[in-house]
Amino acid sequence: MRFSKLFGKTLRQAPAGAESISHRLLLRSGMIAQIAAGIYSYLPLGWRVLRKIESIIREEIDKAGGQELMLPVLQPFELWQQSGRDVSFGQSLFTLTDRKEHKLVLGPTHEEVITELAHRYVQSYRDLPLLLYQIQTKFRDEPRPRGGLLRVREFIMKDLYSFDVDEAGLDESYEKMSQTYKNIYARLGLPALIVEADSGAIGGKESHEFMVITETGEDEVIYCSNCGYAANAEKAQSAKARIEDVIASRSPEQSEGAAKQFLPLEEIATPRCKTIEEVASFLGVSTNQTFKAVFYSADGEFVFVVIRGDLEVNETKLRNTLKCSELRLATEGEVSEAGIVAGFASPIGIKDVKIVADDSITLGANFIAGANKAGYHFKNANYPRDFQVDLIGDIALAHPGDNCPKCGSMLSSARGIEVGHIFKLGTFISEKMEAFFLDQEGVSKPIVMGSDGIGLGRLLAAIVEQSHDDKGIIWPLSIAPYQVYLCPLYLDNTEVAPLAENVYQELGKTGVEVLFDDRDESPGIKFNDADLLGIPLRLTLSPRTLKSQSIEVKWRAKKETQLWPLENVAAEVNRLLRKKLASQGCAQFLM
RNA sequence: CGGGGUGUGGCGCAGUGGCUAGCGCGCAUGGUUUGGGACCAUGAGGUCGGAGGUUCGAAUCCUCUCACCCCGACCA
Repeated sequence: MRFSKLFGKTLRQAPAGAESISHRLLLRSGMIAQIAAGIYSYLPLGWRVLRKIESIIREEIDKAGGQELMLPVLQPFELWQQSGRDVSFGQSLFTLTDRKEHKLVLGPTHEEVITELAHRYVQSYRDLPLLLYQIQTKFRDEPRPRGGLLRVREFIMKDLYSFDVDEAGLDESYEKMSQTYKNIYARLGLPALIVEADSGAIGGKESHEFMVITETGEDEVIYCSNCGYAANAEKAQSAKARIEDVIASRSPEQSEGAAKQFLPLEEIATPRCKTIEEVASFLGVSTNQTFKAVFYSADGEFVFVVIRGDLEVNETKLRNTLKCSELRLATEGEVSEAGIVAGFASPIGIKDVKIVADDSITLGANFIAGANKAGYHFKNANYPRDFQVDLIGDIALAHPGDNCPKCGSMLSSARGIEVGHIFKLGTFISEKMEAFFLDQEGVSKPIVMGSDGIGLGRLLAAIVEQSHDDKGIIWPLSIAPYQVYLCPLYLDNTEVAPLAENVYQELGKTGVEVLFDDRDESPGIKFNDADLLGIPLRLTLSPRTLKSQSIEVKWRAKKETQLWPLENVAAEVNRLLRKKLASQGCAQFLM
């Protein structure tokens, strides 16, 4: 490709509003252009990168036995009503109405459509297992698009659906996809960390996300560098320390029976102490000796949440525990309407309110709790002696510094970009969509499904976030828009121009992808553009190199340059690139 | 949806009631240059996001509205 003919311009300054590194660099290098919030065009360079990413994904999935197909973007709204996800997806669904006043959905994902297909074509256990996938545009009306390609409303995604006869089959498909994803990231030169993820309210027993650790990531990953435990903060657990009650510790001989340690409930005045910190410091205890009360509205129902004072509520876990879809903090009005004295509340004596507790309330004894009366708290509150709860489980947020749930070491946290998600769906959707098969005994069973996704644009952005310097992008060879940046200087020189042209032609013949900077620009502009575009290998030809009948060779990622003989340079470069690609497990050339 | 911010040539910005709306980059033409974003000359390009209002006069003041960005909420 001749640079002079290339559509798209490099920009010296990034458009205002582009803040993340990938957004700035992709705009400046002319790879993408924004048309509206969260909606982008791919220009020729960016599109070449995307297509290379796509073909790597396709190759790896095909290798794992996936069959590619193409599902429609336009989907009948009824299909979504059937699965019930018209509600759970809610506002994020793009909907439209056709001329017959028929409601349609712009597909944000394709479980419904694919399961409808499975319903039609899968009748027997002999038809299973199946791995079906597509690479196609998805639409989600995100509340807030951000970060350039990192979070958008229209995006290209590889979505794969697995169909198995049972959980064991699902586990196998899941493991296969997990390995396939690892292969894909390896070929993309992207260090992706696999972490445990929340599987949402619609069931599904297991889910993992692949994260690229970087500052601009939207997700928080909690991990243990000792044993390798890693999870999305939404899902992460931590070992909650048992708090030995002060009094109990004075009488170790009683410690065998927890109930024996329970001291009588006692009301104490705590004037003006509304927060946990105020109460704890007023009474001279640490926050982990207290109960904290937090109030939510879950699908419209008022919920009283109790958790130990040193911990915080993880709303994702709470949502899953409650099996609700809409969850928000209750308003002051709703709290007082429920007859609760904010700041002095506890479940003790509270009636007709749904109470959810974190299991931390059992890890200790004789806590401080609200007396449900302004200005007073209880001493020696104990569960279940003093109150009952409707639900109890782990609903606490894990923090860096907490202990690892697996090995007890200290947990750390980092920010990450989610570049892939594998998900054991189970039978939730197949039951709703009536995708059943007959097993060997002739018994009708729902197909056990999995669903795995990779957002290609986000992947591209994550690679830039992860591989750049202050000059620009540094593309891995496997996905660079071009492999070689041929950079002749002084094109008006009678020797340089024809030799450069010749090298360009020869490289092309060997199948090397070349961006030929045939523009009459100064060296500074050419070098800076080469760096900005991030083409892996730069070949510079100038009167200076011609003095020794040579050409300068430089890797984008490295500082040093070397001079190669001009003779046979095309064959040598071709050999070098193929060797490098092969060492990365990728011998694919995009012609 | 809550909080904050920005809309002025392709991009970045200046311009707080008064002449024909400026500057840098980019673009076009000609010339001199050029190993890390050169220089000179000439030139093209703008209903100042939109609507309404105040005023002799509005990019500038007022009202409404739209778009975009950031933080939060949200994100099977």
